[in-house]
Amino acid sequence: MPTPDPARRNERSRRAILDATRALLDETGYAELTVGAIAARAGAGKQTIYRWWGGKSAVVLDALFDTVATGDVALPDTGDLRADLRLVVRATVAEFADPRLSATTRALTVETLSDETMAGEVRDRLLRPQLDAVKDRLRAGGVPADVDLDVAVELIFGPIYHRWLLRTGPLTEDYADRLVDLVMAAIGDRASG
Amino acid sequence: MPTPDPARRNERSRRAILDATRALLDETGYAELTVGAIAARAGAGKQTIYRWWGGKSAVVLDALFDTVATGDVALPDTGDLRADLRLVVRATVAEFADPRLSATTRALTVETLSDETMAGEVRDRLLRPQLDAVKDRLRAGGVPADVDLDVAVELIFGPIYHRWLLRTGPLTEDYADRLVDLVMAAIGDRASG
Amino acid sequence: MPTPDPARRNERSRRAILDATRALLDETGYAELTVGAIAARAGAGKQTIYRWWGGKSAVVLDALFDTVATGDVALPDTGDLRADLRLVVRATVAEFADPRLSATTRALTVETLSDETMAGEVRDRLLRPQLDAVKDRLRAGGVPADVDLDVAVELIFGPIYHRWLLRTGPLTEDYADRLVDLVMAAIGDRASG
Amino acid sequence: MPTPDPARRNERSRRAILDATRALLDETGYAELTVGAIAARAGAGKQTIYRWWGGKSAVVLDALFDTVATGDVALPDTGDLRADLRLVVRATVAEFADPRLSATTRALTVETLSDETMAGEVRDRLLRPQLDAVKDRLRAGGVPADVDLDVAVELIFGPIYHRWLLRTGPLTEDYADRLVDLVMAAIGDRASG
DNA sequence: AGATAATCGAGACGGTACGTCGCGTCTTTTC
DNA sequence: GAAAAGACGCGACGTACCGTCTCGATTATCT
Repeated sequence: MPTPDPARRNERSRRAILDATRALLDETGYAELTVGAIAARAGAGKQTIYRWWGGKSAVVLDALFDTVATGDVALPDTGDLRADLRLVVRATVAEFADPRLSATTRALTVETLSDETMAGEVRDRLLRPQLDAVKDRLRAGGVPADVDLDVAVELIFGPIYHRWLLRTGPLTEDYADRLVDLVMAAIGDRASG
Repeated sequence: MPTPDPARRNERSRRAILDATRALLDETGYAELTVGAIAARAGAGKQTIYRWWGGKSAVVLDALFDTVATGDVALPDTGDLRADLRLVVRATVAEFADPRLSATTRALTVETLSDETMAGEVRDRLLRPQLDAVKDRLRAGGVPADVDLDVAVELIFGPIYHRWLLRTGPLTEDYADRLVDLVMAAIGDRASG
Repeated sequence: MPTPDPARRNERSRRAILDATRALLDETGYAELTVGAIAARAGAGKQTIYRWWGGKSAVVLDALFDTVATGDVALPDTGDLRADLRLVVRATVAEFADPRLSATTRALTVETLSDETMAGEVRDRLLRPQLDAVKDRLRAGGVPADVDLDVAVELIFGPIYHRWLLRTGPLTEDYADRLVDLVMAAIGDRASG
Repeated sequence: MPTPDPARRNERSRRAILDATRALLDETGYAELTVGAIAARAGAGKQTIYRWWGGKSAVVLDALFDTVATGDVALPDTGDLRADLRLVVRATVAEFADPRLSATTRALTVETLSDETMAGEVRDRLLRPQLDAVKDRLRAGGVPADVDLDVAVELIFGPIYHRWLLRTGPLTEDYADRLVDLVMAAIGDRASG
């Protein structure tokens, strides 16, 4: 029976492993992280990690979900769409600009590139909520009906990803604002809220 | 530890190593690729690889430059900016959608993510020419002066990258066209050519 | 940690565990045998094994006693000591030569070698009866008083063990007879019975 | 190519590994010995051990050969066969009686029991020389032609092994002498040398 | 007969050693 | 002196068992 029973899972271990993972990520970074070190730090056996996760990347992913999962992702609706977008775009840009967060995200993206399942997890559990939140705000903002909102949302985040990934330019607040202006124009800036 | 003398370098080995690298990349993918396997396949010694390259990623990068670094990247200028953009965006989307070509891009992106200096190489030697070509076309197309062309170019390629990376939606011709429409609106579609 | 109550012991489990042990010994050999496998095969929990036995070796020992501990070991006394010895030595040699029976002996010997207290059990409960039977026959056979019978008995079985253990020669009927002849000479073959 | 080239073997590593093995055997005993510990102590990689030996038992065996291999095994020939045998039998008995040596020999015998190849090595490289030496001395001692010398030699060592293995009695000097007396009677003690 | 308590099957757990894999260096021999 | 070949020290990997533990579900005695 190579399929363990989730009902009998030890919650204390699970927590200890995720906590240890986050701690080690902060201390040493993703590349230096090893499954053995996580287990040792968590006071767990390696087998316990391999029983419930696929390996290092899966644990890290879970640890990050765990961190992020708290918190409301809904965007504010002040009535001023441009201002609201500026807020979220500036925040996103800042997050990508932070080298600490960036390192782990980068590593996870590598996994994403080579593991289809992983890509799905990242997309659905980490990204989708945020994308949907922006999508909702756009809809509420009176964007013309002929604009494909899915494409529109990616028009916002795509360039940031691209710039971060390929380091084609600085990730500054000024950049964020310019981007918002272009996006507003794209979706018809007569929209007001 | 004396720095090796490039003049005495064996061209035959160099070629064999790069060819082997590409072949193995196709067959097994980047993650499974090992320096030992490249050496064995190339009929080379591992030391020869470490003498002339920094390691796996440097060889891969070189092998990919070697493949790609041909061809003219200038965009056509038919006078119809929207039509010209459609051409290039459709082509790009198709390239990302093709699993075969996608594999190479994937490998490159992995490199980019893992190594700062590699990122620079990829950006400057591979990406920049294409981005600049589009930028030139935009400038020639009469885009208003207040539009930051660097941001504009990324407004085109960012979403494609994003969608490809995170599989948030299909990479179809229809998608390409919608994207172009949004971008045209963003940069002020009164522009004509 | 309360000492378990033997009165409440489940006989069905005990049997199933011993049976499973013997079956697995036959199928895979002692070295490959694991407590987990015994438990699984017996439909028992591992704890049940550790509750009643000290571990793998204790279970194996018990399982083997269980198999062997039947039958009369007394030697015949036809009046012809040489003939009687031939009988028992030929039988012993045949037993060691038989790969099937040999497997069990092998397992037992492994136990004996690994654990002091096990060695005592094997010696006293399994071996001693047979050695004593031969010793009795020798005494009745009129062996001179100055011959140490314990040493004499081992003069018979020692060489067989040695040859079996180290494969220094064939275990044939002819060998058995030669051995008996030497032993008879050693203990003074004027003895008649 | 899973077959390493012995010509390229590093003698320094070989020595360090065998030395470390013997040192650890002395310090901790066979059961507590691990391949990882040997490698660490020898300043070698585990792979180097697995490359040249089959595992722990093979290394230990080799380490013991290495210790024993020095030294002449020929028996003295004083003209008095009984006296000469007493010497060698007393020495053998003393060796088996020593708990330190005994532990390792015991462990190796376990391996011998389950590994045919190993049994051959032990027999041919460790035992045979000694057995042959005794055999030669017997032949020179004028043992009657009708005595099978192979059987005779095992008549000496078999009982010792048996007693050691199964702990059926003490391994003392007195025992050694009694054994020699019986053996001398068996092979016809009119023999003089 | 119902309450009480220990045993039972099952298997997750912390741990240790395993044997393998790949890295980047070092050594030997050949060209 | 570069190159082919591959052994080497190292260290992480993912697996196998160990012996302990926790969890209901079953007995099996004792009120």
